Amino acid sequence: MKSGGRSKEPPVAGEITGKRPKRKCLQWHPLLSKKALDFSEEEEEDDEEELEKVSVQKDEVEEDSSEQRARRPMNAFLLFCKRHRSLVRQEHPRLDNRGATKILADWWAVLEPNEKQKYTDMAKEYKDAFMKANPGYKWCPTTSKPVKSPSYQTVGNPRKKVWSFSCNSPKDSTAKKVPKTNSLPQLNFAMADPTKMGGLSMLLLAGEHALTNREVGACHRLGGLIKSAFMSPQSSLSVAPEGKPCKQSALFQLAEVSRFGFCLGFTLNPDHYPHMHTSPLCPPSPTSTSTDTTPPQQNRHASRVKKKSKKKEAAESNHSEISSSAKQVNKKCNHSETNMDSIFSTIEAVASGAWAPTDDKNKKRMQTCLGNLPKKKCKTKCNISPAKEEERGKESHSDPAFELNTENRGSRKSERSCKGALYKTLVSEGMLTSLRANIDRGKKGAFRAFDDANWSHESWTMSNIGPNNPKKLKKSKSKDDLGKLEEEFEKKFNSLPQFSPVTFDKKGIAVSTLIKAKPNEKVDSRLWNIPPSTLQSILKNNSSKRYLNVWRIHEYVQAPSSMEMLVGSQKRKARKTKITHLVRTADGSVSADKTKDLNQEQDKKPLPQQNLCNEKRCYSPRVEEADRSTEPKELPTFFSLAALAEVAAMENAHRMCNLLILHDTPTTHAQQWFHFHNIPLGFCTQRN
DNA sequence: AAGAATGAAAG
DNA sequence: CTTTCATTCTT
Repeated sequence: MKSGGRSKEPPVAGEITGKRPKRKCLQWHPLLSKKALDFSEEEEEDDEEELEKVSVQKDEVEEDSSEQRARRPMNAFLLFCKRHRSLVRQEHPRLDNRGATKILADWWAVLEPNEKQKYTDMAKEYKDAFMKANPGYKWCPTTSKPVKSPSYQTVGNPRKKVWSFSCNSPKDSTAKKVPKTNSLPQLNFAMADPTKMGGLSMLLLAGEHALTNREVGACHRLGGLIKSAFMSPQSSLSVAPEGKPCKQSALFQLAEVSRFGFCLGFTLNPDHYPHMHTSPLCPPSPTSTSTDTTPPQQNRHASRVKKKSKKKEAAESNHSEISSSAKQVNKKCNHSETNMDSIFSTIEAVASGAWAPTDDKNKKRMQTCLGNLPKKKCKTKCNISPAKEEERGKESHSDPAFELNTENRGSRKSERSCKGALYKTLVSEGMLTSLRANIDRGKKGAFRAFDDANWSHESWTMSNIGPNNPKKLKKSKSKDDLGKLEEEFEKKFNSLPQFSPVTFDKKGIAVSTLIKAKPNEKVDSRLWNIPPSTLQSILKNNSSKRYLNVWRIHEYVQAPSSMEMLVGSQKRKARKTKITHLVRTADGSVSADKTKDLNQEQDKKPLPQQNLCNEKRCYSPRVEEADRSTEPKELPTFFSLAALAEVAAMENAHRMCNLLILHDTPTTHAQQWFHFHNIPLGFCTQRN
């Protein structure tokens, strides 16, 4: 069904539409512009030359779209996100990623310029380095490229996804000069030819050897692979046998690969190595499932041409739970990997600090977990029969037994969730920063657990080459340099300040005043009484910041009813600079440190008004729902609706009051609100 | 593949 | 002004 592909347009039309061809982009890495970062390099000269040459050419060649394009450098905010997302997720385990992003945005918004400085600086540096490495780089590739190389149009055949890990970096466009443009030095893993994979496959196979403990062993292998990639002479393996060596590129690829968990399919599925030549990540299955299952890593590297029609956004406003659940039922089970699942559970256990590999008891526990896994949706065998697969697909995903550490990590039931966990905890930066966060904050010995497992150590040092591991990377000189570069970069990134959530809570409250909008701004007072849903639709068609401000107040003041309206997209509708985020304050109080306490308090005595501004409602209605289901906070039955409404009104008034009080001069909006609700402004002064 | 955010760059 | 696309990863 997904065979439609990458674009909403029919495949045929796809090529003719003026749309920019989908491009494969690889994350640009400062490694690729060592010069720019003024790191020392000696024997890299040629590479450098090559580099410049190529980048120049790149413009002219301009190339078939199959050519990968360097990805944009991250801006300050993105760096910030990258650095803090794990923190957010840690604080709000049940929050989905979007919610996390929102929070991150809020955090970012309250940071002061000087606090952002490090990030903006690095972003700039990052960008400068990038531009140096990619002179003439265009943010938006020229749209005038009618030429569509079929090579990247793998759409028609999802099964053979092309992992075009060519000598990717833009500079590698030298590869184009090589006769075989079409058979570019790309690594097509789907059709991987061991001979072509050369050293890489050797590497992978090398990692295969024999570690008895499968889970830990797999981890070892991963680490070992990465390590050997940097240490062994083989690591200079060239992906493009004939073309330019691209040694660096190969290394880079491997780094990328390991970084994004690309290799996991191999390393964690030794059982399927035999099939590697056909489909390393997922042995072909007779069912359709194998055709469109896409490893997350693939997603990462897949080009992201996002044709987003904004029109669509209106239509999509309500994602019905029904359809989503239906989707879940229909969801095909990935050829997931047993070992992977084992890792998942291990991760879960470790993340909760409950597992220490040396502890027999915990080993047992892990085994238990593993024993349970087969029943869950998450675990699927690669070689599982189609029938079973289907059966599994229908399986309820709400098996409580599977929820390993719901409290700590949120409910991870679905396979996808597991993969998400894998991302977060295992491969991606998320894990590293998360662990780091744990260290920084002196929290539970998650890291120690990982370290004991002797896994994270390797992967950690992989991206974070610690000074304590001098021996690493000693092999080849270039590798050494690369290691240094990597180290430098990682260091830089990791040295970016990581703000504690508490910081933002305080800040948030400090600025939890409401609007920056001009005091004299006119607002149609009728808006105040418009049902949120209506207002929402109005706002959707009106990007005026004025309305947005109204919206914000609505959202804040009318918390109880705002839940349903939060369903829709809350995409930015006005310049963020014009809006001060309304930060959660459970009761509108100004106290800074109360945030945490309030939550606890809430648990103790769930008074109605305390539900009015549940922290979570600000971010995700879904979450809210989840909370309700797990811990139903039922209202006392003796509260009539009228009484509740009254309470709510007063609550709102109080909160509105706070807002007024926090301002030297009451905002027009607030005044209007009071006026509309026939509440004398004196109410505030009295109260104070 | 959409989406949640900010921001740089380009159309 | 509007679009695109960098980040993450869940749905």
